[in-house]
Amino acid sequence: MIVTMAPARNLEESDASMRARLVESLSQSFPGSALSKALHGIMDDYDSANAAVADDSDCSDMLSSSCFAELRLDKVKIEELEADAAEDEDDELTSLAWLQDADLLKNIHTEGIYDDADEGQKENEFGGHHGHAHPPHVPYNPQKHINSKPPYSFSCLIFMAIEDCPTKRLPVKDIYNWMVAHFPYFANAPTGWKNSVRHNLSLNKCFKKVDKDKGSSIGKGSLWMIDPDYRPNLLQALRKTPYHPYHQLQMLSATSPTTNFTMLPSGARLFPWTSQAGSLNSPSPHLFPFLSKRLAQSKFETESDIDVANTLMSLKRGLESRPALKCQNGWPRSRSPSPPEFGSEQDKHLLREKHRARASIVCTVPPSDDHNYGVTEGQLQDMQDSPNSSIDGEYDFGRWGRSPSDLDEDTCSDCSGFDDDDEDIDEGCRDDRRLCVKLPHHSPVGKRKLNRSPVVSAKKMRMCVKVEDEDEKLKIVEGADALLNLAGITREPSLTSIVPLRSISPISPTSNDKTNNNNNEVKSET
DNA sequence: AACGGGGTAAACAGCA
DNA sequence: ATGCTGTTTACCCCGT
Repeated sequence: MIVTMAPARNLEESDASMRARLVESLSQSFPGSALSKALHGIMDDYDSANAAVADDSDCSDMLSSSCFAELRLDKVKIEELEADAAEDEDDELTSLAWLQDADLLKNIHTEGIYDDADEGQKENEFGGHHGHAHPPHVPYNPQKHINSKPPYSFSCLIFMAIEDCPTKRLPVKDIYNWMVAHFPYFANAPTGWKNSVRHNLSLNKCFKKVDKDKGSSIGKGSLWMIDPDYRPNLLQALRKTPYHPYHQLQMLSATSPTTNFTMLPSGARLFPWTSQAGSLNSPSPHLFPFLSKRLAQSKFETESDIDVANTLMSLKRGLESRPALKCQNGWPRSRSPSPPEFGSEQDKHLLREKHRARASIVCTVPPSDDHNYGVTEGQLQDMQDSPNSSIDGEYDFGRWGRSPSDLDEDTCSDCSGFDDDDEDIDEGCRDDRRLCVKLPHHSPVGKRKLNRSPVVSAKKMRMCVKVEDEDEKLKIVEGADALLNLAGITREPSLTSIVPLRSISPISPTSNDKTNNNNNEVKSET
């Protein structure tokens, strides 16, 4: 039975039991992990007579060892945000209605999480046949449900693989290996999944091929990395996935008595954050061992927060005072010698800010409201001098583990030191970096003939959006507002939008893949 | 019903 | 020659 609308008292009870179930579920999925300990700590805190101000420092400490800290909010900022939002939310704190609205409870059942004892039965019932999708109401354990297709899209899987690599760039083969190591399902899956991975890498703009120098020899193929400007979208997509711990934690925190969310003037809600939730933005160290370690060393991602806030501030100023940008239809993406000029440096900066703001907007809506992690053309950018939105700076460029068990342990002096501009990797080192997982090779057998006209790679071109209509600017300002609120930045009156804001709409993928881009390009060529 | 996202299969070129 | 990688197209399924 799904938790549904109920009187307030019953809601409270359901709320508590649901939290308990989620904690239990997560603990089972990641036994002994810092995440598990922290969750129980939180539950203890919660049960201890609703302390006036929950001191979550212990939880923070434990959870700070998990990744995605960059999405965490500084506790101080959260408190400010709470204060700001308090006026709007009083009546809604005790209600789960917004969760219903956001559809976040759709996978929570009062029947509880089944345990290992009946897991086999359930497995047969729901995922017994290889390749079946994982049943929606069963917590997914990649090591247990080896016959169930992981409930993550290929994009998310690739993202996780690359993010889990210290160098944040992987050859496709290592992506295969990571997937096999972390999701044993793929070890015995039909080999088409590799094709899907490659297909995704090529088609999805979120992934960027690192051109290798002629001098470098990393074997066949190129390294793949996450396009920093699309990273928020991938994070959003990852958070959306039903069984990512972060997803469950969001639900957990959302039902906490300290839950609060910011009401936008439009009535749209920002995703709720609590002081607990702030520290709970933590996915599994199991999936991100390297990130877990690295981020445990940094208390907060304040720099990136401030950076985003600053740029959004300037964005708001700019968009509220400037006429629409005019720009050309497109320019070659990164590593091109120079993009065509479309205006002053200020215009370029503005466009970047606009893009970043829109990329960030997706983080402010409930995951279930956003079904696109692709981006609009408005999220285009020039890659040349775009500030790095990822946490590269946090990283040692050490060696990725040679096996799943030592992914985060040793570093390789041969590999260390190559960065965004240095793609050279010693051949021997490269070979050594690879996991020893051999999979059957899939050979194409079909004889389909394609009558293809020569086309220039879509990845070579990016379309520049025209910021011509007021709606577009409005959306951007809304997004800036939303993120500023989320970051706990108080708006100055002078910056307050004059016009009534409408609800934030998730990014719409007008041109969501490279194929579409390619089509645009072909059209523009003709 | 239309549309878009995601997955899969396949063809093919290029490279090691 | 072979296998791997990368790109592209086509099709299907599913949810909205």
